[in-house]
Amino acid sequence: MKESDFTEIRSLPLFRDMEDKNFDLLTRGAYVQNFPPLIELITEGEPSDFLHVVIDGTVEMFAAWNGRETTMATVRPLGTFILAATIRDAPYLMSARTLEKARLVLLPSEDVRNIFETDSAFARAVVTELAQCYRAVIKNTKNIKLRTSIERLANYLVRSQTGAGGARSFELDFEKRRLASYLGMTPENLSRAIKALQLHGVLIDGALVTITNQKDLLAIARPTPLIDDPAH
Amino acid sequence: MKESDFTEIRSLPLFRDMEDKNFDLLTRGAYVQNFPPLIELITEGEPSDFLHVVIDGTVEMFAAWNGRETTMATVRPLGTFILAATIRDAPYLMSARTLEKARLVLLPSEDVRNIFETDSAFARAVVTELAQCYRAVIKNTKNIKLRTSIERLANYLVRSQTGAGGARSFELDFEKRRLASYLGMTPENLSRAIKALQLHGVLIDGALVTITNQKDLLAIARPTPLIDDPAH
DNA sequence: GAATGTACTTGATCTGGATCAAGACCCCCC
DNA sequence: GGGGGGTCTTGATCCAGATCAAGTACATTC
Repeated sequence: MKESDFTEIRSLPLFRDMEDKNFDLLTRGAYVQNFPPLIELITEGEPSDFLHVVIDGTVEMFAAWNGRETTMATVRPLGTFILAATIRDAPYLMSARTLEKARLVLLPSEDVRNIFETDSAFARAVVTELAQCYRAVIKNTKNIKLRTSIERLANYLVRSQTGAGGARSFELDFEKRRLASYLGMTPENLSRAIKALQLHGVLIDGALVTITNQKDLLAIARPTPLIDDPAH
Repeated sequence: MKESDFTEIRSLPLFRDMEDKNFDLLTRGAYVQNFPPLIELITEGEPSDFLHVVIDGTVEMFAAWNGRETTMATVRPLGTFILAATIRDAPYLMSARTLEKARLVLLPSEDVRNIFETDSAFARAVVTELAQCYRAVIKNTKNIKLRTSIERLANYLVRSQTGAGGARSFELDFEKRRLASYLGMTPENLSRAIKALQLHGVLIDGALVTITNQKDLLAIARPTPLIDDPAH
């Protein structure tokens, strides 16, 4: 592992507070790998051999059933997956594929579990992370069950804008068809929803989003921290 | 707290392994309360003052936005809510109401957090529980995004049958309108879905479910442990 | 610069599920 | 036994979103 990767990972909340010797132990068994785009990294149902850390690039988490497929989440640097499966020593519930060239660190699940048992600072960090993930999925469920597709898109844009520092213009950070799947709609309907939002203060040209009327957008989005604030 | 409540709670995986003195500490500050039906116990957005344990009765977890409401989960004895909010000291993401007369134990969140910091056996139990909850919500998301309402009902019935020990006949354990909300559909459409399943090996009369043709039901449900097995 | 491929958009149509409106059933109470 | 208040069911209609079928835009390659 490169020294810079090493320090980057160490700075993550999940690994920040663990003992040095345990971090050494963890990284000693680790693999760093570069992947081309559209490689399936893990497949749902498989045993969870590694905790994955994304150092560079974008990874899509997705799930399939009976010939249908849906995007569950997108992981960017420095994010991890899949912690819950690793801790429980249970099969993955989602598959993961690279969307662009990506660089990952793979930490053997067994090492993670062993250190989790002995390093209480790490155990606490795991809890914090899991609680956060859990709450994120709950928010996602509320988003899907309580909102129409246009409302979901409107709120996604509000959140993106916040993430982009509140700028009036910003870029969509992934393909529209994946965004559509993530928002639980078809690409066709995403196109239509985008058009519909022109009447509500949003102009989207290619990947460029411009908020022309913040108030109108908020009026239709009605964001709430109980669904839309990731830190909440 | 009654002695029997005390031992029941102690036997929960979450509290089973913690130190005696910490369990005493936790229960010393606890309240035991009986509630009538349809009382709102907690409201989403409020700070998480207590970790709740259901000793008796049924509690519905639900969420609302913009005038709409949906059932998120049902908690029965001996189940707990809401652990993640308690641990993160964050606001509740869901509301809870009693469906029948219910008996709850309320453990002050601050005590839970304090003991969590010092009792590593408890911390590990919290992680296991959280990981399990997290995976349950992921399964739920897959269920909603990947299945039609009839498929969701069919799988719910398969799971219920398993829960009822595999009997050919069993009772639905809650009201149809709540089941409908939980499954993400309206009561009217649940009725129609029930009728539609008559062609696929299921007869439902009132709350009594009879599986007339297991094979037909499974053919339409196509259950997978990656969505339908709670222990997986 | 033409050809090809891919994402995206647009329009037409279809369908799952929601909504609206009654009616059936059921339980509890007087 | 006869209300009265629920839940549940049924039918008619409506609507959001999916699907199907072309098209456009734009990039890549030869």
